[in-house]
Amino acid sequence: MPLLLLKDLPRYECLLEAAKEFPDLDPSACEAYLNLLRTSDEVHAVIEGLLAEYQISSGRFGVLMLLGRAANARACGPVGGSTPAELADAAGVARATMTGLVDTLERDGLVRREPNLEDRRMMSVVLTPAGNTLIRSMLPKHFQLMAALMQPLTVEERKTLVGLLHKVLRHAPDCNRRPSPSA
Amino acid sequence: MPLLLLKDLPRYECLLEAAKEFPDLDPSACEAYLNLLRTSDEVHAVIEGLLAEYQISSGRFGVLMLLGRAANARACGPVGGSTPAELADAAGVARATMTGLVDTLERDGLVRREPNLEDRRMMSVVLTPAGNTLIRSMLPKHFQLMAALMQPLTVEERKTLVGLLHKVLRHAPDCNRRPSPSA
DNA sequence: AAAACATCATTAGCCACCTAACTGTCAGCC
DNA sequence: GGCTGACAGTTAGGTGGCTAATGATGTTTT
Repeated sequence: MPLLLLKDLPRYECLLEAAKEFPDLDPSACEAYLNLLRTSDEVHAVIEGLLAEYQISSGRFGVLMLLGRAANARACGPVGGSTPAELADAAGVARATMTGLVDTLERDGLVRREPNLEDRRMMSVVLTPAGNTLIRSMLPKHFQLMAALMQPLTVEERKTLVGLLHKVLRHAPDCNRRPSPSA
Repeated sequence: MPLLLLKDLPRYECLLEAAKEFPDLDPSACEAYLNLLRTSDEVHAVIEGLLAEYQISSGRFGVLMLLGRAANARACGPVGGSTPAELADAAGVARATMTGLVDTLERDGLVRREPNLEDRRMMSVVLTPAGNTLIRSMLPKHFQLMAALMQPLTVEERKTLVGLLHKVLRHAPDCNRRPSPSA
């Protein structure tokens, strides 16, 4: 699912050239930014290729994963599934989006909505046996693909990468400052 | 534009735990994979926040950037703009998608379609003055935001990051092998 | 020259994402 | 008891992706 980023990244010398015209352009920052988005886009596309073999989009896969995790976590009692609101929060999408995803998953028989008897505003979403079977059959290939994608990096390099990414991730929200939040 | 990835990444110990159940799960690969997608998602969201102030989606911005670049490159002669096919290729989207993007950009007066006199199948897409003004006014803030996003990394760290990402990027296409390409 | 093929742009229909508005339910308060 | 507000989930409408099919135009082959 392309972010519509430039597919061919500019060479560093071009960035240096462009920096002459745009004093705000920081070549090393720009290069890191472009490579980050480009690489993750490519990785994402590879994963989607695998999921597509199972007729599953990345969004639907995320929901199934969350439900599978919840199914593991219960173990003890007959805890119902997760609510659409919980799923939406965990996945970082709007509730209306989750409604649509659950709609199609339910249509395909992979999940089921169950009313909550205590609070009639709430629903529980649970994996059906078919959904559970599907996700269990996908996981091994999914993990293999992750491993293959990261194979060019040593374990040490992966740690370095995670550390660098984490610095950026933690700091990103600070860049959201609106120009004039009246404060 | 969320990829519907889990918003809260699992802790490393959880990955180790899960690896007991799924022998294919490589914890360090999984961690790197999740952090890569999560971070780029966050960075992308920050950038979209800026673009939204200009009523521009990430897709539309990409098109305007490509056209702006083309406008710079001509310089010498009255070279027409780019064709929709070139734009789609450069942006990595389907041609139909580019048709839709150009539609809305043209509707908003930011680009213009011009017929190609030599080959009547082809169109040229060019920035209008309004489009050019818009993109020129956005670029400085866009560059500032890139710099802010990468501010937590030193120049040295950025080089390291780019190097690691590049290894993954180059290798990613090899992971696309379909199970049985009959070869 | 005519027919077959390739290519460009568009259209139509699907999915996933968003925000905003709506419906039904719960909980508190008069 | 009956308001009022908060909250869960859905619905409605818009945007941007995709694929597949179409129509118009070039190109190649016969």
